[in-house]
Amino acid sequence: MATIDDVAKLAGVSKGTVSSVFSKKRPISQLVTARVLEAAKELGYFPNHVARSLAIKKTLIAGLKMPISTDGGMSAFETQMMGGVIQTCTKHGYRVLLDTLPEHDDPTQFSIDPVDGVIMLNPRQNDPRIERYGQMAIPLVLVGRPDPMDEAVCFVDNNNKEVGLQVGDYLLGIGHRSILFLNASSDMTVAFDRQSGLAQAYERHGIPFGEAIVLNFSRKKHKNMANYGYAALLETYGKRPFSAVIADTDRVALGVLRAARELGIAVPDRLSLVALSNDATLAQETTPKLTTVELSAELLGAEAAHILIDKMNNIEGVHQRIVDAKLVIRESCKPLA
Amino acid sequence: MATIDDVAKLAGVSKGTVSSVFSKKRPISQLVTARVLEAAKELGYFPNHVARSLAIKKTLIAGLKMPISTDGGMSAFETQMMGGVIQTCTKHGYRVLLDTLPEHDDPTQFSIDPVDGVIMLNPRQNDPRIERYGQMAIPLVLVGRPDPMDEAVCFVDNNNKEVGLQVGDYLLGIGHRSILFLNASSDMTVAFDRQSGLAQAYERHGIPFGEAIVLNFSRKKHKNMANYGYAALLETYGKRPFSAVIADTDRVALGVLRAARELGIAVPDRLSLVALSNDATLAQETTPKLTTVELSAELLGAEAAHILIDKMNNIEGVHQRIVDAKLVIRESCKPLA
DNA sequence: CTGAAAGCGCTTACAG
DNA sequence: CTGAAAGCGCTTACAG
Repeated sequence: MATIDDVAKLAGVSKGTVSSVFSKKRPISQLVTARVLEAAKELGYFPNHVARSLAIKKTLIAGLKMPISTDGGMSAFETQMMGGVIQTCTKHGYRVLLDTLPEHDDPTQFSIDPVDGVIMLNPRQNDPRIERYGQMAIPLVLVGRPDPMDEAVCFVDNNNKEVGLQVGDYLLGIGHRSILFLNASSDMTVAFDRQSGLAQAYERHGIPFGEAIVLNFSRKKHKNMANYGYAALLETYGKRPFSAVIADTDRVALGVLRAARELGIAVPDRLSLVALSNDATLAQETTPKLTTVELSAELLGAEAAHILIDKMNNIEGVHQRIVDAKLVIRESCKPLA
Repeated sequence: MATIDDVAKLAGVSKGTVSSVFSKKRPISQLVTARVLEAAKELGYFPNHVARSLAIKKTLIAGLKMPISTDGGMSAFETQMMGGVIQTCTKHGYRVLLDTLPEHDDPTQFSIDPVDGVIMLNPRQNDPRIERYGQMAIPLVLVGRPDPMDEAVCFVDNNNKEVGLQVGDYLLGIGHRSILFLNASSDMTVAFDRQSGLAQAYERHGIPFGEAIVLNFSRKKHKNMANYGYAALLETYGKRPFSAVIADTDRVALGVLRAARELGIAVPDRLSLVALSNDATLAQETTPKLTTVELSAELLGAEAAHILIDKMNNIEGVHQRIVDAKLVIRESCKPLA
């Protein structure tokens, strides 16, 4: 590959001048510009991003850390939130470097990534990476709250407790008492927050939370989300009473729907169903259409990117953001007679 | 941030030695290693990826160019194929830098990305980028065949003509004559290839291809894939006769299914449906379960990554790969009485 | 408007 | 096993 030196030589100018022609950081005369551009074209020269990054100490790349399981799948939530990140970064001139867990734990292997900042999805409990980015002085924004909560770190999250409360309030309000809650994996803050919201709804309605049945997704037990919903309904139905189901995602709801059809349970006539959803278009293609909670994954990603971009440019401001999820009532719930 | 110089000074060694401790490229005594590591820890030193990349002329990053529309959505196919790329790259020590179209067309703005190679999804007709990567001497692998076909470029693709042929053969073989083909957008090579395969099936069965009705997805007309299927069925049914539908993706099939329910058309009794699918789990959650074509998007991505990794390491070998799609028969088709 | 030179933080022959 | 020095390909004050 031709370098800036080659071009400078061929055009008969200094490399500072060539640099300026491409970066436009200082004015270069038309004549010289033309000569440089021609030389560049002749040599097939393109500026080297890496060298430039080293010199200016910026890469214009944002890192995105996803907890992608080795089996490769990515949920609709992850996909959409990634879409939000990419779109916002692109709009502001940043690229996105994707990374998946787990990082090796050999401290010798760490290096400062070629990024100006990092967005990290679903931090673990006491995630050591949070502190490490601090040490490296790399701006960090979480998607999902830190656990334990730490006001000093930037993050975006849904109001998950509110989600649990709202859905519970809705179902209890139309007469249900016994609800099967197919919750997320128990080690996630979302699962904890939503369950405590649901408990609060029960309390508010003066019903013991013991009336609810809470299950958790487990990667070991369930081969995928739809399967989780399907199996959970088959295993629980008849053994314990419930008249409504809250499904963690719409894939889970799809499984519930299929199991209900096989069991001959009409939804919503004999069983109400709400999905803490992540795929608005999918929810409208089922029969009945699903009552869901709009999590706004894409917005979450976009907000995270905005905050990160501010931080990378040393712009002060609010560096935390709760995106309100809201209940979208469609056809899958009915008052309990 | 501390640099290698700081560490060298504090540990009382040369920076070459510090470098070797971290890279392990030449042996360093235990004693010195310990001293260096301690100094590094004290200073909070982490090697700088960018500087290293410049020195070794490698970034260990693969670029992934996705044609993501500005409205942000990513199809299941794209998601899965991305998953395949990421997984394979990660396994081989590469990171993935994501990029979306369109690139600006100001030649002054191009720079050599900080990548060792590029995977590009859905190249356009006569895509100028193909040549440009050639100039830059950056290894390139396409997902989707080049248009026009060019044996010199590396790519992975489904055997799309075969897909059309196989599905057509299946439907015509069980007695259908008139098929509604809800094809992809007309400017895509997949759409062209699949349609010509379907035409060949008609020919093979001695039925004029005019009996088929071919529609194309259009970003302007349809707000999403499910909507395309839904609207297409509503608009076409009754006006022109057909007893089977081939839907471009399972989202399209979902829309068809919903429209059929609304029209009171039983699937598969009165209408057969096959999806050129991209989401195997989804297809199993509908009623009836969808007969689909397994495109193996993830495998396609993984294969592209493998080829790219070979090229980046100058390994000779086959640099083209057709991934066979195969028909998975479930419950959504029935012989025409 | 342009040039000469130092610097960004690493790696790697070369020498010992 | 370790050091001194040149080099990777840019940018950027400083000087004119």
